[in-house]
Amino acid sequence: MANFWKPGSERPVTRPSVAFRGDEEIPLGLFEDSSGNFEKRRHRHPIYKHRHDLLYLVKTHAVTVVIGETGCGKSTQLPQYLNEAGWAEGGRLIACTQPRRIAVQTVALRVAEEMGVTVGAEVGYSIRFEEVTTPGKTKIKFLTDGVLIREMMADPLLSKYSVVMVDEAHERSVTTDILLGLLKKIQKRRPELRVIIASATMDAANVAAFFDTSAEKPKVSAAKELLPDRKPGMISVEGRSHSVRVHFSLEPVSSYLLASVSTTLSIHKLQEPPGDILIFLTGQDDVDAAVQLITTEAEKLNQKSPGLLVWPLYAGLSRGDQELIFRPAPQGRRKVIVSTNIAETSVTIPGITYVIDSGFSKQRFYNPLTDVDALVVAPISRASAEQRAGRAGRMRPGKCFRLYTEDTYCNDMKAETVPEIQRSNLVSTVLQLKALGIDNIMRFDWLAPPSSEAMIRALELLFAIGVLDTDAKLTPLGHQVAEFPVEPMMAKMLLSSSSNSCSSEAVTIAAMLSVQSIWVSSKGRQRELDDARDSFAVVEGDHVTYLNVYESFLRAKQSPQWCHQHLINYQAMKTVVDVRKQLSRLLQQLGFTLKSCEGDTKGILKAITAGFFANAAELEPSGESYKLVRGGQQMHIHPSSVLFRTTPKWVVFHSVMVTERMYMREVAVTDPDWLFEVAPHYFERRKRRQTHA
DNA sequence: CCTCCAGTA
Repeated sequence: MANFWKPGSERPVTRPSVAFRGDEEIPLGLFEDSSGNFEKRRHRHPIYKHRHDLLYLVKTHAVTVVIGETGCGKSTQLPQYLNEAGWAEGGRLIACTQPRRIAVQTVALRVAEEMGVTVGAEVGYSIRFEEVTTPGKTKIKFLTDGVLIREMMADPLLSKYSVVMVDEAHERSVTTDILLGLLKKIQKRRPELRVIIASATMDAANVAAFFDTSAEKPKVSAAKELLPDRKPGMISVEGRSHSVRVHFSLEPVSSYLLASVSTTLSIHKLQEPPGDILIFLTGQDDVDAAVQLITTEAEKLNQKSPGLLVWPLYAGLSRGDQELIFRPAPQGRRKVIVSTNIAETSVTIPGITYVIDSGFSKQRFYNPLTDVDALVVAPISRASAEQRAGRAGRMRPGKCFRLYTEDTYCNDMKAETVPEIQRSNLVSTVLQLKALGIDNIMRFDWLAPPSSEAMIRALELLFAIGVLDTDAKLTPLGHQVAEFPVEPMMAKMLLSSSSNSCSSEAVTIAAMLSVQSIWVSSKGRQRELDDARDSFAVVEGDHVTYLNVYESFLRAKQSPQWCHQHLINYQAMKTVVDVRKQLSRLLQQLGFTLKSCEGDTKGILKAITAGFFANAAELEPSGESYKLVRGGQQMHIHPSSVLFRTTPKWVVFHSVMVTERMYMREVAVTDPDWLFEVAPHYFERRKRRQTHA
């Protein structure tokens, strides 16, 4: 164990090495103390130094790329400087986007506090279900990038805004990529609009190249000296993070799970200086197993030492369990957090000094040939590895132990993670762009173009469900479908439900399926959970079972105790109530009245079929598996489905999951007659193709 | 016959 780490391979995490204006070194020692002023100084100082450069770049360039590590103040200080410099005068707003709701709220609160105003006045924010702004008064508006894209449907040129700052652009979420493409398009019509792209890594150079339109002829004529420079300005700002020494494994490890356990114990046994440990593994199973192993091994090894305090962290945990990790460890004890990728960006834990990085995460890959999403354990990129390492240096200098060799790091790992848009099903994305008036999807200026196969699959499906016509233009139904913040097939189900007089039930089902899971985390109590689910189960399948759960929840007066009793996640149910309200309102705005079928489940199944007919599967003669109508793949009903043991002849499903087999999750009973009825064209065509084959 | 990285309108 003592020689586990290759001593020669220790090296500090690299920082961006591009030269920028006014760049100066800040001695790390300046941030070592933790006196009362610590917070204020470390947030204000780094970006303040660049204030004049930043404002100059924004004034003279259409696009400014700001590279800065976490905590440099780019998200909180820069909007204030823009405001002070007059960018919000004349009734125009400064928009600042974040990829996550929690980040929007946090940053808005901080900025409002620093400016000494209440949130919702000069500084406001807008996220789903929460609009906290005052029209006419709000000058700086924080919002998720998804909300800004929604706003563009009503105001395609974002004419309210003088500046749009897109934060965390390096994460390259689908919405960030779409937003950046759209902003580039808007700037052709509105050269005065300023775009600021804030990113933590050097991939920002690619983004800058994407926005460099200096070689193109401007679309809008204006005196040359009035137009901003169309070559993006770039600036780098220091963060407040400390140096992290990185240690690579000397040999490849055979099991990252066991290696992470032994590394944790070594840190503990070798009496490394105090500081908590964060371990990155891939999934809930790994995390729970590691927590178990570390706890028992630590007890065995050292009865008299105060020992380790081990907590799991993953999205499926209840809010209460997630909060445990933020509690400081008692004096003399070391906290160990075993986490999935959630701790890489979404959750920041104070006090971490050691990071153990397995080098893997679960990543989603969409295969356009089979039209199936798979979740696979895959090596992370070097950018992810640096991000994970950086988590050790937020409070003081730290160490990162990588469970892979330096050779693997340098030669086998990709520099950047493949952008999500190139790993995704594009059905929703294509519809969104169509709704924004972008007719030629293939020629859209993508930051990273998805494969043409993936785009064709999306167009095919949108055509099949009647959202696009033969010219790939939005149909009237398509315009309605685009109004809903749910997947197109789900929106189609909602819109079909009124003709079956079950729109009230349909919005409930859509809301229930839009949350991650309504069940509490069930590790070690699988039987209990199965029983809880079975008590709501009906022969029609999972959708109607969910309906049953929701109606029971209402009958129980939305009681948290009732949820606890039935192993239902109360927070998830609160979200369901909100989503349901929003979807109902949208349906009513389109002129539909919310009607209930009063227990006639046939109407509900027909509405589900009308939305999801492209996900129809037929039981094979063996009676053991299903055959997907579209594509012909062999499928199985997932064991979590209430239909797992009943095997109806025909089913439609909401999603597929691939492990060793292809599993259909959220399955509903259907009927071949209904399939022909809701999509005669689609099934006629399939039938002909099968006879010819 | 047994599964769920992370977000979001």
